[in-house]
Parts: sequence; C-alpha cells; structure tokens
Amino acid sequence: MRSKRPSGSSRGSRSRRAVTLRVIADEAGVSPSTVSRIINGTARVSDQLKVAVQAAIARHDFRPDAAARGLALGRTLTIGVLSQAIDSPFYAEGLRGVETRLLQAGYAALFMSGNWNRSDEDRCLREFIDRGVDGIIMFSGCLSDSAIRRYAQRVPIVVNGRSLRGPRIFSLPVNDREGARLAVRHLIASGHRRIAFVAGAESHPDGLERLAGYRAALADAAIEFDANLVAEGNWHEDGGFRAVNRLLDEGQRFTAVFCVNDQSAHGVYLALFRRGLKIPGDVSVVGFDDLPSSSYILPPLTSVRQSVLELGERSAEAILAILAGRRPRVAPPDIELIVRESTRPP
Amino acid sequence: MRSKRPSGSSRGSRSRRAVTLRVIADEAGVSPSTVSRIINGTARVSDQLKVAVQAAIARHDFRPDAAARGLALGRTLTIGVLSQAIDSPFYAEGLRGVETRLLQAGYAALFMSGNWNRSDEDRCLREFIDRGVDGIIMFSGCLSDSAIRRYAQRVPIVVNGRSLRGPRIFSLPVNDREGARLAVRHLIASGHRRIAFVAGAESHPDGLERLAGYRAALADAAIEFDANLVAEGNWHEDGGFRAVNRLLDEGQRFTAVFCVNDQSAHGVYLALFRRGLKIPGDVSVVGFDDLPSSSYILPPLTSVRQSVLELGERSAEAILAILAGRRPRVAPPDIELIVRESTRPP
DNA sequence: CTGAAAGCGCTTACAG
DNA sequence: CTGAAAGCGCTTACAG
Repeated sequence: MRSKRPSGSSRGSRSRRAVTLRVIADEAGVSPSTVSRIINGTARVSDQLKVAVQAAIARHDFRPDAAARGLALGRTLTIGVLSQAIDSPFYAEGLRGVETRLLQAGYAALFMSGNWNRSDEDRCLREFIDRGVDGIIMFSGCLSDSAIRRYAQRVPIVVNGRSLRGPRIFSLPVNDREGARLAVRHLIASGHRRIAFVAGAESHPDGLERLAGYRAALADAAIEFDANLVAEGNWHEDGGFRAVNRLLDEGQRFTAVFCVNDQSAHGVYLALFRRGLKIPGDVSVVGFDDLPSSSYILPPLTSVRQSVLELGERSAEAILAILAGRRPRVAPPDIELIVRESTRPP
Repeated sequence: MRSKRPSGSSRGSRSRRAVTLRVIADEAGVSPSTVSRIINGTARVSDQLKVAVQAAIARHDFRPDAAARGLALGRTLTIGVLSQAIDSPFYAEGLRGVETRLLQAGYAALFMSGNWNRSDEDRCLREFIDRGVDGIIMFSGCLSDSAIRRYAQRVPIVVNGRSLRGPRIFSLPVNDREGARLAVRHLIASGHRRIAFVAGAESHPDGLERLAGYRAALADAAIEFDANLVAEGNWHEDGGFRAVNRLLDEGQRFTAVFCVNDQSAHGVYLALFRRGLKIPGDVSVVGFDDLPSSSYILPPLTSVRQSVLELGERSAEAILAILAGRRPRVAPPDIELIVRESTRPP
C-alpha cells in the first residue's frame, strides 16, 4: 500500500474485462451464442442449459459489456440530455424527470451542459452523436432551428421550450407569453398600474416572449407601456439585484415588479431588502418558473408555474415513443399562476 | 409529414452509421488503418495522404464511433458520477465542477442519482461498470466501505464526503465535525447559550459528525448539552420547518439554531417567519453548505462553507490522476464559516 | 434447440 | 510510411 502502483492494470488503460460471454460459455459448456440468447431471452433454450448458464452468470456476477452490445446492436440505450447547466436550479427538476422516466425504460441519460452558448451546445450534440446515443433531449438553448434539423438527420430529438417541427423532431413548447400575461394580469387585478419588468438577457427568445406577455397584459388593461420600467437582467440573481437597483436609482416609481424568472426575483428580493423596502408591503413581486426554493423564501413568492419535472418526464416519454416507432402523444404541462405572499394590492 | 413514419430507419433501432472509417479510407484511397492513425496522430504519415484523408473527413464531418473505439481501446473516456440526486442543490455545483474538469481532459461524465438509498446506489454502480466507465466519482452515499472496495476491484473510485482507503480508491473527506464546531463556536462567541440543533435523519454519518461538532463546541464553552434542543429533520426544507415548529410547540427556549444544512435552515426560516419571529432579532440561524441561494435569502444566511464546486473539481482531478497512473495530489477544500446577517448577539 | 461464422466500427501489433 | 489481419465483446442470421 506504500509506493505500489494501484493493483490491476497500470497506465490508466483499464484492465480488460475479466469475465466475458466466452468465459461463461466455457464454464457452462455451451457456446457464447447460447449464453447471449439466454441473457436476452431471445430464443427458447432447454432448461438444463439455462440452469447451468445462469449458475455461471450468477457465480461471476456477469453482465454483458454495454459498449460491445451497443456496437453489435446499433443502439446504446442512452439518451443525450442537453441542459444549459447541470447546476442550474431551473433545469434541476427537469433532469430528474428525464432520468426517472428513462430509467424505467432501461435507458440511461447522458447529461451535458450547453452553458447558454451555441458553441458549447454544438460540442455537446456532436459528442452525443459520437457516443451513439439513441436520442437527444434538449432543454431550450441557443441553437438555430436549422442546426437542430441537421442533427436530427442523425438521431431523433425532443426539444422543449421552443416550437419546432420536422422529421425526427418533436417539441414541447413553453407558453411563455401566456404565463407572463397571467402574472401581470394578477398584479393589475389587485390594483397595480406601475409594474416594472426585470427582463432576461436581451436576445433570449423566451425572455422576449415573456416581455410580450407583460405588454399584452398591460394592453388588455389599457395601461400604457413605459419602457423606463423595463430593466435588463441576466436570468440570474445578481442580474435581478442590479436591475432593481438601477430602477430605484433612476427614481422610477412602481408598486410591483414582474421578473422574467424566479432567480431574478430572488435577486430583486435582496435588493429591496437592502433598500429597506418591504415585500409585499411596499412592492409586490412575481416570478416565473416556481423554483422549489421559491416556496421557502420570505415571503413565499408568487410565481408562474409550468412543472419542469413534468416537462422532463414528458420529454423522456416523447423520445421513447419515437424510438419505439410511435408518434409521441404528449403535450407540455399546463401553465398556472401560484399565488403566495409576495403580492397584495398597492 | 402526415402519417409517414419518421424518415430513416424505423422501429427505433437507430440506423447504422452512414460514414465509417472504411468510407473515409475508400474515398481517400488509403486503408482504414491509415485513417485511424491520422485521426489519432499515432504515427507519421506522408503529408499527401494526410491532406486527402483530412479532406474526406471534413467533407463528411466524420468522427469515429465512440463505442467501437471504446471496445478496441478498452476504455471509454467516460467517468460515472454518482450523486444522491441530480436535482439536489447541494450537489449541483459539485457536478458542474466534475463536468468542467473532465471535459478539459476529454472525458465525459455519466451522472446518476443514488436517491439516498443503498439499492439505487448499487444499481448505479453496476450500471457504470456495465457501461465500461473508466472511473467512478461518488458524492457521499450509503454504501458500506466493503461494498465500495468490491466495486473498486473493477474500476478506480474517488469517494468524497467520507474517509476510505484501499487499492484504486481515493477519498476526499469532508470535515463535518470541525465545520459544525466553527458554526456553534461563532454563536457562542456572540453570546448565545441556548442553541438548538436541527439534525438530519438519524442514521446519517455526516449528520452524526455535525452533531458531534455541535456538542464539542458546547463542551469547549462548558455549556451543558441539552438533548431537548436537538430536533430531527431530514436534510430538506420541510424537515427543518417541522423541526423548529416542534421545538417551539414544546416550549423549548433558545436564541439560536444551528442547522445540519442550508436546506434545513431555509425551512427554519419559513417556520420562524410563520410564528412571527425575526431573524436575527429573535433567533439567530446558522446553516451548513453555503448553498448559492443562501446568500440571497433574507436575511442572507451565515453558513459553513466547504466549496462543493472545488470538491467536484478535485474529485475529477483525482480520478484523472489515477487513470494516468499517478497518485492523486489533492486535498479536500478548506472549511470556513461565512458570516452573514442571520446571526447576532441574543 | 444450438453452434460456427460473420459482422458491428474501431485500433494496433505485425509485416513489409 | 502503409496495409492486411486479428481482436475488442457482443448479437444474429444461417445452417443444422
């Protein structure tokens, strides 16, 4: 245990599998083909052989090599799952939903992070394809429609958070606009007229849709849109924090703020707290996404919810359906407003 | 686009790769061996051939099949990464740290969730091995030492959050006890004597260590341990929420509460808020883990921090070192107390 | 029912 | 420098 090298092979090149089909076959006195058939239940085999083979398998705790199997079969029972960041609280539940459903079907998920930029997303998708995944699930992302279509020539893709159709493509769009509208309508209904909007990064399509929903709700109530009340954030806490500070520094007056997502809202909370403003006493706040943590912040946050857990589950179901040659029969989860304690009349 | 099947292969069995080494070779007028050598830079090849081959590769956007390569090479450039839940905010940054570092080395991470139970963890590790991962990184978990040692016979393992040695095993322990001690010492230093402890689930070793640290700090200050001030939680928000309610319902008196982790603390926040108790005015709160969200909750939470991001990065470095035949030269990140606004003298 | 053979797509000694 | 051949560990027509 001193200066000895780790036992087994050296130089990292993992020791070859000790026990293979061949070993089991020899030990049970049959051919590898038979062992394979028994393992896969792919042909009827006499009970006698079956027993002998199963004993040998058990003895060695043998399970076939997935790479070899994948090579022979032309499929790997692996689905590539692209999210923007493995550590983003927004995608977290979605990834879990995917993992759970895929597991039930005997598939594994290969998760990778696109980091909100096209080149990383490209890298991930290529990696997925190189690794021979049977399908891909993408959570939003910056790739162009045509890029996605190109990848879909190689392997079926489920995209969520956008609307896209094409061969081997299935999409589960998120109704950003309607969600935003719900949120702002709620604020207006309780009497707010000066409603600020903490936006995402400028170019992001989801953010634009949410902005559109905000404007639509204002228009519904014949409230004039005031561009001064829109402050750009970055979808993260620090962006929300700075956005509200900017608004306040500019002397903008507002009694409520609608945030492009909950993470931004969390930053808004801190900014208001620092200024000594009470939520909802002085300012009402509404978020979007309903993160798990949003029901534990103080006060619990009113937020637009479209279950990301379900979105993940349904994405998995969709890709499995495609792989089974069926047409996916799933729709995006419903969108709703969860009213908590961060909103009240002005 | 109507009732047509998705174009390409049917029945899910993914179409065979259209372009292989063979295709490139034919097109460039060389043998597959040569193409392989050029791709891998594994032998010097005349410039002329190289150019022709590279052109063909570019033309088809060819990249070798990872499964086939893995089979031939005996390694897959994949590391299995077991966390307890892909959507747990605690592991999130650690997973990212792993992903980033592995990517730099050309490896991919296969993430799976152990769900805080032995049988799922077993399933994951077996799956990793079946899939021929080159190494495994485990974040805490319930598996026995001997079980881990058994898996390590097949493949090198880095475990963090526990201390374990053996061939092909490297561990990055977390100093739970010392961390807890720091936290409680801080409370005592600012004058608290009645300090409650919101524990994790009973059996969990990390939780026990943190309890031990809590008791040690009390002992250091000659404060008698009062079992009534310890309330069991479950490492999650709802457990912390209930634990504090229980304490309050029992009429226990305390001026501060130390929580086994930040998620519990978030639940404690909500419980105190519901009772109309102010933090830190009425009760000081300290957490453990310093989740990203803890600097945005109100008031920002004082917490014990051992960077999970770094833990992840170092785990990746450790496994890469082992695979390279080197002895890992990494230590767990330092542990420290981040003092924010949730604590003050009673 | 069962085995020998070919093949999945790559890599790498082994010979020129 | 380059190619033919064998092999990685499995599966599956193809013949009995």
